[in-house]
Amino acid sequence: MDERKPQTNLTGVDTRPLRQQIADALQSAILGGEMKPGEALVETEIASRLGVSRAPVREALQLLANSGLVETVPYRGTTVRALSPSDIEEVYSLRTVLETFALRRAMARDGAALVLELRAICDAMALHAAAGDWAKVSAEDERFHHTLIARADHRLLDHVWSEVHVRVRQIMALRNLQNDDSMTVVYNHFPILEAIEDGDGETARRRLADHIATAADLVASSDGAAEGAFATSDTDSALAAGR
Amino acid sequence: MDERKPQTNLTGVDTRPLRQQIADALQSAILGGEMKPGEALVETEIASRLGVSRAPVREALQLLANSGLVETVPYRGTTVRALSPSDIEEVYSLRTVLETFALRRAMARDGAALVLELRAICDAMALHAAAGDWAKVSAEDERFHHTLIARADHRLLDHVWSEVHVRVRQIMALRNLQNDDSMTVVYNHFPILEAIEDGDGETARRRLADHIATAADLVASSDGAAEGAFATSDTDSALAAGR
DNA sequence: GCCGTGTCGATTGTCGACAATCTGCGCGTC
DNA sequence: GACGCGCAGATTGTCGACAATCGACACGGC
Repeated sequence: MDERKPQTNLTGVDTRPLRQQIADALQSAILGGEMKPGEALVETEIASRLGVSRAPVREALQLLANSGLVETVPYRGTTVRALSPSDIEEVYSLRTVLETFALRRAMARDGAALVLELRAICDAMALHAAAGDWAKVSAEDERFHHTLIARADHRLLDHVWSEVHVRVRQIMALRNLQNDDSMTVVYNHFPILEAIEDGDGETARRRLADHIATAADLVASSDGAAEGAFATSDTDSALAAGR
Repeated sequence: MDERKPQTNLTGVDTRPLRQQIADALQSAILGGEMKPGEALVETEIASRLGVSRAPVREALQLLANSGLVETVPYRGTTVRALSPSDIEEVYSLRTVLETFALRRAMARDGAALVLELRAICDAMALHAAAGDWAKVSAEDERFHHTLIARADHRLLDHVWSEVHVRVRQIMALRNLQNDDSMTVVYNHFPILEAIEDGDGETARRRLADHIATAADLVASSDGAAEGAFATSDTDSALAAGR
């Protein structure tokens, strides 16, 4: 979201507050599939494992709770939020609403600039897809959608969308999609771009909505397994032991 | 949001975590206009004034920061968030998007039930308007819009809308509207309701959007004065009385 | 056997104290 | 006089310890 770029080559220690670093670490652990839904996040354990006190851990957990990744109940603890089918439906339906709104607004503001950016992203995406580099394809896909939001020039929308997008990433982390499925999604971007270039907002929004719906269907029909393998206790004392 | 009802007459002490009580107190102080935008919220001061430690105060401030009421910058402190004209535009435009989405969804789910609830609210609103009780009118207005959201049966939407709605309340707290202006807004609800009853979603959504736009225009053109008077430290324990 | 009570272990909630960081001001140097 | 330096003061960030709460289990009375 807001990263400060190093001016020279020496990276400098992160001067960011501990809560932020902890929150990032926990978030990537959850999004990376290292923690399964329902798993307990015990403050003392995280603190001692990271070599810090409980205070910043608590604040980090509160951050994650606000973005909906974990759930905290007073005096009972915080757990990784589980995803019900209705959760998935909610995330994708709201995402559709937000992104079509952003698209309408971005086109109204500066359609040409939007097209320029999206074109570059789509080209890069096609390139990486041809090379079979799905990680980079995914990254470009994310950039595509974030560009829509950013170009809407709407800070509040950006904030809300980020929250929803975290949930999208959580969902994708729990589902293992087939690459050839993703392929069809990738090529959905071009028709959207063409409609934008034609200035046909109505069509562009409809195609965008279909695109997101397709992704949602793909996710819904994929197996939500992703269990085992690299789930809980890898080496010695994973956070998980407890449950 | 989630209140537990007492079973007998004895009210029972607040067993809610302190952070929640503190956050509520601060929020109503901000929304009540007792703290002006830009004003600093000093942790030690709040803590000593409320007779608690800094820890729960910090967590309460973090809660408020997430809802966008205050802004925290590391090592610099937290201040009441100021409202720029673009902020107002953003809040109302996003609110329009969310509520029209909710309306579409609520009608699709159970239009009859929606009509029933909204009808009762509108009637009550008209009654209070006739009696000149603007506080109750405002409360019914809020219920009207929240009913739209609740009937959409979409928890994530509810969560996001709540965040936006807090901002709406902050905006309204800073602007002193004329009652006769509000009057026109009040009667805007009926055409919306009628369109819903007719099952004409398209018209209902358009009227809802217009209704919100009207409210936004009213706010934008009103004077953003509301300054001074009882801004910072009036007597001694203003915050303390909170709850 | 069932219900209410007491106790225990685990975890979170809260506290007071210390450390790190930012801002503003005064001082000396050029 | 302008610039850089360093020193305070204020405020937030972090820490370790203590208190409060919850769930589960065992115990005793009926």
